[in-house]
Amino acid sequence: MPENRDFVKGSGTRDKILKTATKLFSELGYKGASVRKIASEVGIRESALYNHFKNKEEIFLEVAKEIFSSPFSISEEEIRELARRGKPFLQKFTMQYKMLTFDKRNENMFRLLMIELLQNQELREQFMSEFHQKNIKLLSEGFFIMMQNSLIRSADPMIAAYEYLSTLFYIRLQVTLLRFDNNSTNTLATQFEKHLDFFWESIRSE
Amino acid sequence: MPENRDFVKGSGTRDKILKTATKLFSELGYKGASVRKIASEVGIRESALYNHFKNKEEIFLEVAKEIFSSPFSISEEEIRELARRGKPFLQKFTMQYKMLTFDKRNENMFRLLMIELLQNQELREQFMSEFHQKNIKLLSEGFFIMMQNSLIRSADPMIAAYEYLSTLFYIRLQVTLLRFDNNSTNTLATQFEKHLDFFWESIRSE
DNA sequence: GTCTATATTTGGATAGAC
DNA sequence: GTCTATCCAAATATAGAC
Repeated sequence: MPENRDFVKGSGTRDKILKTATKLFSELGYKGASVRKIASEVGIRESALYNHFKNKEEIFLEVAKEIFSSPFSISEEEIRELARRGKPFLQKFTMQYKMLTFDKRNENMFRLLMIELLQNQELREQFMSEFHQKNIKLLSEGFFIMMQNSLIRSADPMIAAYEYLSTLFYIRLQVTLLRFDNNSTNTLATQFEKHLDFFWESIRSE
Repeated sequence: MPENRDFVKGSGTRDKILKTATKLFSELGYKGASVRKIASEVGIRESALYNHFKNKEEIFLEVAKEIFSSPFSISEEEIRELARRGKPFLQKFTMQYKMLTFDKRNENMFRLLMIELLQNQELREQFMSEFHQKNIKLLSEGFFIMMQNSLIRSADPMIAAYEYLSTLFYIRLQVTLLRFDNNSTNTLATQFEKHLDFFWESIRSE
């Protein structure tokens, strides 16, 4: 069996530290998640923790790496194929986004992102490039193809992408906030589908 | 002259503390903005600060109060009047939102909101009710009237409101992030107008 | 209302025994 | 690799003089 780089499934102390740190950082933020709390929850002393990481910052950076490592599994090929059919492209994108939103692991990462977004410049830059621009690019390509095939009305593909993405993000944020307080997300459960339908109705050709 | 409840313009030490605390909380977060830093920047000792506030939490809550106290200045009357004319309603709403986004004081408050959103349950609840639901209600009313007057296509007014608001929020977030790093917001400067136009084109009757 | 001085806690990090 | 013991800095908060 090849070595497992995904620390979630790891069993060593180092992996345990990263797993615990992820949880605590995403609940308490960088400052709130003290080395003491992390070590305690892992079940070791702070000094033992320093055998695995140089300092707290190194733990955080290792954890933060994971935030943007869950890209969509859509190939260029698939984009073109789906976009030529119109709505199925948006459907695929939306459902993948919904899955990420409700996935426990990604939920923690998104929390961490939101908590540290205004405290960490590198995170902001990565948010802009990995979260925003990457998705805008992907969506734009899809919309562009749809326009070429006259499936949707003529418009700036980038604007359409921006409009579509922004609502997905807002839903995700709301879901994250509600789940943080263990509130029901019933009213938001179908919001992704409503968004998809409303938007498609807004942009499809007559 | 009547007493001034708005601590921004106040001149007493208490007001100075609140003003400084607002700035530091919105830049460093709750934990990062220590009582020491606040007192130091105000120009007094920590102990002197405790003559004005019971503790740090009390300062924060006083500051946080302001976050949601900048509602739109649109009366019920005006909503109906503008909505009957269609696009002007959205125009008015959008421009007010844009003004808040670029207003220095509100920018700080929005930063603070984003920083502490996942650290403070009360803030989350207020965000949902004061930020989200209030705007959804206002926009829904407008869309409902437009539909009654056949200015826009038939749809769920709440969904339309959700779609419209979410993009405004996303633009605001991006602007806030860019300005935090002193990056140019040139590309986003016209995003509000683009959103308005795209959306109106999406929903207006043929 | 502000100061100095101080109590107390928490947090990051290291030394050295096992 | 983990432990105990310890150091040091920073943070919240209070007491009492002026």
